[in-house]
Amino acid sequence: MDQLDAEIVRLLQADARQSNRELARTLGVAPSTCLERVRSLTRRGVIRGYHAEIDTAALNRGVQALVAVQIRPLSRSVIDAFSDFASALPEVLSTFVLSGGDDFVLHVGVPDLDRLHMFLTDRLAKRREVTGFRTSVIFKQVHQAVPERLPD
Amino acid sequence: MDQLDAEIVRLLQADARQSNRELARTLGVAPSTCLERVRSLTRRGVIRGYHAEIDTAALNRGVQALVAVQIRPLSRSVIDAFSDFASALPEVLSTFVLSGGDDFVLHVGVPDLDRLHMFLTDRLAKRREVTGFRTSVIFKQVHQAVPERLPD
DNA sequence: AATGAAATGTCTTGGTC
DNA sequence: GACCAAGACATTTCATT
Repeated sequence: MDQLDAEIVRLLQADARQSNRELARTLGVAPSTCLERVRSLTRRGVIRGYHAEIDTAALNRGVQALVAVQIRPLSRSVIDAFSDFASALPEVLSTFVLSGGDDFVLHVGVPDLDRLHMFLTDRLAKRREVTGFRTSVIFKQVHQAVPERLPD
Repeated sequence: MDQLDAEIVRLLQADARQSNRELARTLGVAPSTCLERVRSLTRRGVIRGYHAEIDTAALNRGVQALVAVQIRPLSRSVIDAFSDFASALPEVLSTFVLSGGDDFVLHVGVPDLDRLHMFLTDRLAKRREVTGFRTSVIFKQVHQAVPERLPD
């Protein structure tokens, strides 16, 4: 990860569909050099994929929430099973397994508040290991589009 | 948003760098048709951008946490000011403004636990409007790579 | 709206420094 | 590693249906 690699990563985070030529022009290197760098970054697992960012409303997920979930007992097998269960639910965008706390946090996206309520009562509350949850509707989310590499 | 649009969105979520030709072949339409659809989706704001997914360790953010923050007073101006402040911090990947609750949740990524501690004490605790926060280190995060469109 | 075909531009390889 | 050049391939425009 020299500075050229870091720059490539930054530019592809901002716009994953720019051509290899454009990338090379911006960086002041030959296209073939740039291409080989990108391949190497991909081989090494630094670049994990390329994804289109889609408007949440178009995905019918205009209502989003964070749901902090408590489960018991906190054994490895119960934690793993709940993690798998939650991650497979279509409403769940992201599952955070938290150490230190006793909790999961689920980032949920649904069409409307009705569907949020249905999710909580029909999906979550029915699991025997779930002993409680707190739901916070997301009023606004500000996403950092291009997380920079932090200095050591 | 007919079915062809939905399919395009789904495929570009999974792989934003596939060529327009490949997209068209998969969908069974002409490349020019496919291109025009993608442009229309972009014009309408359905496709908001294309981003490379980068390994968190390579960005020096091997340690991540969710920080639930309480602020007072809960006036519009104080909320907006804190939202702007938090979102501009390099350690903050995402800022959730929560209605219903009285809280923000910050998704934070830092190189190590020392830097997490520094962030909490030097950045957050120094703000006068911050009356408290709870930090949960993220043990694991399972991200849904391709959030499907939910039925109405 | 969708298509085919042509011009324009890009990707990618292999040889060279 | 980085670069150049050239053939293979993709993008994009536009006239047509």
